Amino acid sequence: MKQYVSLLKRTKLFSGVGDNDILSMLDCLKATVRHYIKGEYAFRQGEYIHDLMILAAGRLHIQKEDYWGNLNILNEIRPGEIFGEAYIVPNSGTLMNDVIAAEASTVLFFDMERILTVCPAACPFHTQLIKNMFYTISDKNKSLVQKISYMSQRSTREKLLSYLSDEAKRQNSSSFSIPFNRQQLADFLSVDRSAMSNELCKLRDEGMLDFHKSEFTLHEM
Amino acid sequence: MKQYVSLLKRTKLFSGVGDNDILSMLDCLKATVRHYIKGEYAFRQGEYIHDLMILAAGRLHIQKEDYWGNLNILNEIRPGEIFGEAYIVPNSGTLMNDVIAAEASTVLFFDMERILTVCPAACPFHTQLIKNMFYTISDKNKSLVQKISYMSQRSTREKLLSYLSDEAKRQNSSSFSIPFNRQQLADFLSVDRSAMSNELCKLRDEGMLDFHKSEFTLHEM
DNA sequence: ACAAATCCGTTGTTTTTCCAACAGAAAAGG
DNA sequence: CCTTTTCTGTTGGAAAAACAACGGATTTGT
Repeated sequence: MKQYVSLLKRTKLFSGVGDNDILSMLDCLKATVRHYIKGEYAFRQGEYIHDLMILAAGRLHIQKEDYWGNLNILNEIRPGEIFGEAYIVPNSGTLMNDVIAAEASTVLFFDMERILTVCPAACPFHTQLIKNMFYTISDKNKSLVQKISYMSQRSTREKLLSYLSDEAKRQNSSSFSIPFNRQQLADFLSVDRSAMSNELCKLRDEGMLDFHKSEFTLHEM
Repeated sequence: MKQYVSLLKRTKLFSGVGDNDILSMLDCLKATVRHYIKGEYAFRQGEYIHDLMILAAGRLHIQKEDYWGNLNILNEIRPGEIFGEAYIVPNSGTLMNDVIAAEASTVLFFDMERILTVCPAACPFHTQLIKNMFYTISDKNKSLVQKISYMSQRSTREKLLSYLSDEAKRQNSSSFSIPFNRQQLADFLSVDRSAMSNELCKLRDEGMLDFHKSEFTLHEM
């Protein structure tokens, strides 16, 4: 577990907690580790979830395939983000989506019950952990709302622009790289890939932006 | 405050907490109340949020108007649900959306800091509250993901069917009423109202469903 | 290094949505 | 009760997206 401490101390969930405290908390929370290779399913629709997971490294996609085989990437999990938190609620049923490793990934599992039940004697940082967890979930919540705001744009062009400009703002630079290939970006925005590709090239020809694979640069107009 | 106890005890946030304990907790959390008339803005984009809010009665819409004046209902808040939780994170900036009362509403405000900081001596039910709060947020998270799954459907027809069938499942009946008028439903699903109205009538003519104002009945095919 | 698979841009056709406009029905307000 | 406003369905034309198909470039795997 020791090897993950340096990773974890940079996550929102453990921010403000010292190295030694993280280590003892991992023990207190009965943390376990699993590795996934690229393309491997971490969870499938219909499974029961018992733990809170945090992505230590790699990239996960929360996705859903509907009756007609259309694939939709509902959300992307980046290192330091948690997932599974919605299924900890008692009687919340089974997982509604698939979780797949977009690249080789390392996932830490925590006993949820132990996070929420305070043990002041054993863990002086437990209160901090609870706050952090709350912050982390709130951030996730916010990112879901953001995704909704991209998707609520009516045209593919507007969806692209709202996503790309947000991403530029998030990465604090007009040049940035996105964690999607074209098909994944299309799935994320719920549009057709070829139409989106077309629109991207139009935007480039109009001088709004430039791109090279997954590297984008937005231009002032 | 006493008058809200019977309401609150039925909410997820206070479930499992006795009447007297709720009352003392409201005091501990420095709860305050505000009423909004139909159409009134509870918050506007750009404001700072300091409290966690819970909707005691009525109905709120989280909505966003873009540069071009398109209105999008990002989410609907029903009684017992919380909101504002994403803006409690330190340095999370200002509210990105408007919050408007879709009908006369009553909102309770709680001091967020006091919720997350455990006071075992004063409030024996504080641990329970933290759990409940976590559950509540998780539920909200889930409903956001659900909304994303509606919006990710490619056609207006599929958006309608996925939303309506989920709503039927949620209300546990093939006959149910939805909390939207046509324009609001169109905004919620991010489609054009007239096209959606058209599609609804087609679905009715094909025998898939019936409706009367906001009352819908889905038919087996 | 080579074969296979994937990724990406491009194009033309079909389908769907958007938009504007209107009229009847229903609701709200005085 | 009457007027005004909102709500809903309906339409036709304009615009956009979806879809299918293809070739070249790149990547992957062996």
